[in-house]
Amino acid sequence: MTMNASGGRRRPPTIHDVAREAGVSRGTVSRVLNGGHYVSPAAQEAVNAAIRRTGYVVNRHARSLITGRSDSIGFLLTEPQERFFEDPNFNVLLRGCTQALAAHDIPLLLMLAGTEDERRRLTRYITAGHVDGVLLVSNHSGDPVAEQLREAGVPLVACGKPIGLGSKVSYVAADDRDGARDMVRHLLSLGRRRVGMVTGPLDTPGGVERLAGYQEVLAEAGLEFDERLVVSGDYSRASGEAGAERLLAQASDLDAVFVASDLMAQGVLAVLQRAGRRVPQDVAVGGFDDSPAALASSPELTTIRQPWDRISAEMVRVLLAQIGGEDPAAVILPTELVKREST
Amino acid sequence: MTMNASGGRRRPPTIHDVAREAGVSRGTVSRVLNGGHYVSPAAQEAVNAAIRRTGYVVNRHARSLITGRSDSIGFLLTEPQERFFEDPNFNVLLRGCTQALAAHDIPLLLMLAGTEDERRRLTRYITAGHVDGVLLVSNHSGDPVAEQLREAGVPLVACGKPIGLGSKVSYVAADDRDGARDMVRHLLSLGRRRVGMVTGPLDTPGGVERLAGYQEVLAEAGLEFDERLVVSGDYSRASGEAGAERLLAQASDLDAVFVASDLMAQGVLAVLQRAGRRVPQDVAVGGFDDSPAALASSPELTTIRQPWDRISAEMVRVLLAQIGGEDPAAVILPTELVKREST
DNA sequence: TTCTCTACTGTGAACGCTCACAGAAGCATG
DNA sequence: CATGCTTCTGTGAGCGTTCACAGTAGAGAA
Repeated sequence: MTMNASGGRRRPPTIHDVAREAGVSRGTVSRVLNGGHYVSPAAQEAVNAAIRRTGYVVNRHARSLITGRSDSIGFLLTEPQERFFEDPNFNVLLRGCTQALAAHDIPLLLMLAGTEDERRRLTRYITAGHVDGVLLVSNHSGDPVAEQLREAGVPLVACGKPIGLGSKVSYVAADDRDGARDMVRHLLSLGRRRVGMVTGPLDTPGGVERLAGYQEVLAEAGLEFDERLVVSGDYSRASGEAGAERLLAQASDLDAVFVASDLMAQGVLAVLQRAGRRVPQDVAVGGFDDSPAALASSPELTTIRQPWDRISAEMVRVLLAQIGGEDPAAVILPTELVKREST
Repeated sequence: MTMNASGGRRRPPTIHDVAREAGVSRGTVSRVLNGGHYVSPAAQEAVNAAIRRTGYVVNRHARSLITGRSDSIGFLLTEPQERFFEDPNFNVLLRGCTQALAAHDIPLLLMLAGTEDERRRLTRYITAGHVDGVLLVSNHSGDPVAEQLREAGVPLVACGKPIGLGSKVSYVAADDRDGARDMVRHLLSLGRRRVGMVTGPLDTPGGVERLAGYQEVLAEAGLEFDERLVVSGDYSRASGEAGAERLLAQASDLDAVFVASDLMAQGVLAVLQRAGRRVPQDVAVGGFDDSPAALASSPELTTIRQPWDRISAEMVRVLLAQIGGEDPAAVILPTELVKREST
């Protein structure tokens, strides 16, 4: 039983204590702390030793007060939270961002803006300068929070291309169009010629891009665009089922379907099998996301994997660069075709 | 195009600006900000109006510098992260804590201590006083981080009963023992008399408590404890399969199994079905956790639901109370039996 | 010698807030 | 009329840093 085990928190050592211990001035200690320029090797060493001996840790509040930086970053989710927290990709993203920031000794503040109240509160918090920048997860077209932050000049990096925010906002996204191209090329390479598509919502960039990739490859291959082969969904399983039913009605001769999400693809599989079509023999099915749904389906889904681990790392890199004064940037990362049983 | 859309962040108004605007002194503004005691209604109103007009938001760094509080809380995960981020219960917990803290205007810092380096870094960060308290997710017996934090007198609330940390650490946990009792009573109420169990790891409180509940109910019912009916696992699906095989070999006459996790229960179901036992007709199976695995199994698992939403709320409540000077507390919350197809 | 330049070090001020204290005003009590 | 009490208000100090500036010491050039 030591004395301080009884709950009392001792006042931690300050830069003053370190200076005294090392026999130098506050200024010198501060310089060592901030990169060690214009400090003699001897002083450098003395200060480092004193820091080790005293267990000194910089008081970030005092530092922030004068620098105006907070040395912390907000991770802001403005979408309904349930959907995202259940999404394993979101979890990879959150974890990746936290770790990438940790490497720079920057804490991540988790900000959930579900209700209007919380949105207001967090907007004020952020624009008051309590974080240096924001990692934004939002698919709202014209998200008011994002818009306000942009206006206030808060460094911002979105996950996925934001709609209607002009070019002032950085973003990191997977190459939806190229992923779609890969998948459709794959389906064509299997000899399929009547390739249908269930798109995502066409007011999201992902939805638009995936459709564009599909159309491009068909055009490349000299196949005429048949609008009966294309129906739209909203990424949900139910909309996949509805889409598949419409496709079967409009174009019953189809021999492949590219579905813009794995969840919808599950619905498509169910409808096709109910209709007596064998997958992949009669109809090949390709999904998008490489979500757990892809592995849980039977047959297991061929799908497009988005590089979520790299996305988080890039988001952090771009945000820190922007805080450092660089211009907003857009980063598009390549996707990967994962072949499984459904094609 | 407004001027400040071009990226320049204006210096935010300070307490000084508010005081001037309201025609009072800094002290009065500060008093209004901190509860409004000893402030005349007139001054109160003038200050609030000035705050609204100027868009003032308190500078937390300046406040923290003098109060010694940081008004922020760390959410610390010292376990391997993959396992937890994939666990939907963990997500509910993280979300719940964030929201409960948001209601008090307290930001949550996400801290992932996967490697030894990160553990050291975060320990220093926390003990330096950069957070007022820590919400801890850790099942390590004798977690060194938790031990150090406790020694340093950092307010700490663990999720689940921590092992080997003495009574100085608060915790919030589901009533594992009572949950187990409910499940075993339920199995007995179905007329089953040869009830087996696959336990969790017996170096965790959860593992021990669930086994204890099982034994208690059997004793109550006047059934003799048969050690051949009990095997241990580690919560993984694979260990559930292994456990079921051992059970079938040791006690092939069993007519029910209580499995200490849903994931293990999935393994048990698979083995039972492979061995030609019908569930629930021949053998009833009960799980624990109410994870998605419970719904994904066929038949769907009867299981014990832990109140994760309440756990997060209680963790925050207890932590804030402790920061406010109250003694460490242990909170045990009731579980719920969810009946499905497997019993 | 004197001046300039570079490498380094110490010092006071300031960041924006809270806290302790002093004091004023109003009212009741001796 | 003094005294005490309560309610309210303003002021100065200080929290632990960084930053700008002034200053020192030594080397090299004029």
